[in-house]
Amino acid sequence: MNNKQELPWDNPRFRNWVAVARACHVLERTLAVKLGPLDLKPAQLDVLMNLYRHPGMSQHDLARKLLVGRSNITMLLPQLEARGLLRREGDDKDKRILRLALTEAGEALLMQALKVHMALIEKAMSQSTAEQCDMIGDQMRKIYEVLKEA
Amino acid sequence: MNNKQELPWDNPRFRNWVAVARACHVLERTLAVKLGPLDLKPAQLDVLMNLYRHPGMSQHDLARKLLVGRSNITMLLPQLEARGLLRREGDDKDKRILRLALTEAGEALLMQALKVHMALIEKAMSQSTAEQCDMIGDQMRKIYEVLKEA
DNA sequence: ATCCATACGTTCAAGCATGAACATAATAGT
DNA sequence: ACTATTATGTTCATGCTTGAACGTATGGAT
Repeated sequence: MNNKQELPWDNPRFRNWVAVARACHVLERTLAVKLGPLDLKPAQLDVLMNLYRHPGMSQHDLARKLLVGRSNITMLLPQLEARGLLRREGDDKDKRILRLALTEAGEALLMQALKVHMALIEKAMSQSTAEQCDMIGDQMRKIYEVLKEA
Repeated sequence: MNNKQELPWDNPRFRNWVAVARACHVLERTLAVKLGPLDLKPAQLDVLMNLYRHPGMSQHDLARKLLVGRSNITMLLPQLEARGLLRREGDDKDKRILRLALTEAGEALLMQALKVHMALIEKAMSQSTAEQCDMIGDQMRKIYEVLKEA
């Protein structure tokens, strides 16, 4: 059974990545629960966050930012628009494009949701030093770059 | 606008966690694509991996390991069982429990899938030193512990 | 022995995400 | 000007995940 040494569980990179995936998974689930009172899903919060930072972006841009299909955005936005959280306005120059922006209500709800999100992340990451935290962020950004075009 | 300083994007922990989530997301999506030829989804691979390491575990145990609902397991297993990848046998002592184990075919397919998974993780983590990688794993395990019971 | 509480697995309806196929608008090549 | 290609957004069928409600089995209390 010498191929046991080849098994992923003996490989530090594998074991450590599994830990990353598990941590992500629980944080996402926990966030979903804590956002319940605001009637917001994590995916919807991601939308609001991106529109806050990049007002006027198109649905296509938003989909790429969120690493999600365009059709997903199409399914997601009408709910938020109906709740008066965002606006969709056609571009003057290019009639294919819908430009997105938060409303006042959307911004207000976002601020509430961010408190929840922020508190959760603080709780999770409070055990790491600032240096460790930054190093983790740096490595993860590298991973993203490596896999993005793969 | 002095509340700008309170915004999460100025907080290193927040920004770095976003990077973690994004890296997780792309790796998961990439894995799904690369597993396509084997006709396996990431969730199914997780099942096979856990059964390999913990043969004889119950569906309830499996659900807890995978951080998913019990009903999810119920929906997931029949497909794999029909493909002859695993067995479900009732426990002798406790007739409520179904004990799970991989078949030969299941183990063989798992080994193929692990090659794919392992290659992807190697590619992603190859830019980190062993020390960085271990540190990341340690921090993530802490996060999991903190959030598990929350 | 009987009843009550708990645990394991299943069923079902609902909500999300996906990818292919489509419709429309813009752009480039001729 | 005309056609072909590309880009943006939508529709639709499919599959995955969830949570609540259910049925059955176990164990403990009286």
